[in-house]
Amino acid sequence: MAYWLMKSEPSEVSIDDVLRRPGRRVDWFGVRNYQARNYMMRDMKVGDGVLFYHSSCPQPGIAGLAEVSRLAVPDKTQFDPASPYYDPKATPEKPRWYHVEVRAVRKTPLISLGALRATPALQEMRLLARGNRLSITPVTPAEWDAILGLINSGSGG
DNA sequence: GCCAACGTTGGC
DNA sequence: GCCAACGTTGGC
Repeated sequence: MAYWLMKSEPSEVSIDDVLRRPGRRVDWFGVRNYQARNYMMRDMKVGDGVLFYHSSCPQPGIAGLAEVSRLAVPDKTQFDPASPYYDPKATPEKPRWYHVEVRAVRKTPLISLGALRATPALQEMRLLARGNRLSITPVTPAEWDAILGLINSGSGG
C-alpha cells in the first residue's frame, strides 16, 4: 500500500465538500500534468492512503485524510469543448488524461505548510522540495506516520 | 499582485 | 533535438 498527497483548491473542492458528497467520493478530474497523471494511471491502487491538501488559499495545508477508491479512468472533461479542461488533442479512442476516484475518510485539524516544514521527519518530503508544483506527490510510510502524529497530537500550527 | 520555478509549445 | 518564449502554479 502506498501513500499520496493530493492538492485541491478549497474554493474548487474542499475536504468538507467531499465529505458532503454521496459516498464521500470525488472524481479527481482536471489533472493536466503528465507526472501527476502517471502516478494516477500507473501507481495508485484502491486503498492507498491520501493526504487531502488545500492549496492556493489563505491557510494552505493538510485538511483531511482520504483513500483511493477507484483505479484511474479516462477524464471525460478532456473531450468537452465547454470544459476548462478540454484538450483538443485527446479523443475517446485515444484519451490523454486519466483520473482516480478518491473517498474522504475524515477531516483533520489543519496541518499547515509551516508546521510541515518545521517537522524534522518531513525535511525530504516531496511537497516541500524547492520549486515543487506537482499536484500529486508520493508520501513515504515514515512521512505518513509523522503526519498522523502531527494530526493526533494537535500540533498542526 | 508579485514572482520564482517549472512544464509545455513551437520555430528552427 | 535545442531552447526561448510563454503559461501556470502557488506561497507570500
